[in-house]
Amino acid sequence: MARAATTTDVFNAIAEPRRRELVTALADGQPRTVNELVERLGLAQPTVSKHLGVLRKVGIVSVSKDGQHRLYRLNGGELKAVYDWTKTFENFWSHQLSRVKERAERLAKEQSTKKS
Amino acid sequence: MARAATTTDVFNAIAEPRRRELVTALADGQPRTVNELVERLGLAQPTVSKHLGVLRKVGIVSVSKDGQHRLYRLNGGELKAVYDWTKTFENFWSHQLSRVKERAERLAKEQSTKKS
DNA sequence: TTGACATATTCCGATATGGGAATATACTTC
DNA sequence: GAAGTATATTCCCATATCGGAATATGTCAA
Repeated sequence: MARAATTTDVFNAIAEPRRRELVTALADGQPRTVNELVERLGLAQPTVSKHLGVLRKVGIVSVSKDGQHRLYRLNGGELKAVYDWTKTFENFWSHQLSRVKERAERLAKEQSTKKS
Repeated sequence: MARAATTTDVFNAIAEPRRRELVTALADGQPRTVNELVERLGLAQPTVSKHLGVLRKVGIVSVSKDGQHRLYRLNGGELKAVYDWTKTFENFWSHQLSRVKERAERLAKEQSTKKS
């Protein structure tokens, strides 16, 4: 088995930095044209189209036709899965470092209590 | 150019589901042995060692020797980067859907105001 | 030392990537 | 319909992957 397809997952899709830039460029909720994104990121048009294709397949962006343009719009809700997963580890950074150790020690004590 | 190395980035490192499972298995802050993780995830030992290697290179986990065992411990703070990035898009899901449209429309109005 | 256990590393093969170049498709305007 | 613009698709290549199998390394215990 090789590496999972970039279109498998939101996690895989946003692993690529240019794709993250694209998402960021759409962060204000306003739809953008492929060419606008090309200029914004300074990449070749086919490159942008391909990256948008990945984001589209995963559902992070959606397209609508507007004459000879395509309007790409961010579907930010798809990123919630990643947010939720990382939020699980919030205690590792939010309540000072000591808090992490504290928690680990408390859990360790609970463990040994159960055992005895 | 091919796909970026999994060890390039936290984003790349956590794109792989087994790696996310490993991180989750260490979420309580307690260090674990490779074998404990092998049993926990039901994967082959070399597979686990390799995945842990990736997580280690990126800094998500750290190791310490304990006799013939290695204790892997989560370095959850490394996930903050991902958390922070996704948090940027919070408005897409936290304040009802309507809020997103509202925001987009408001920004659009500001734009057209500037233009006129 | 020998053997058992814990972990890491190497080699392999099938697979998907991302960029560049070229080309196809589609719409618009003349 | 022809030319021009916007976007998507295809082909190619160098590269890195993940898992499996085999093996290496390191540590403990007798």
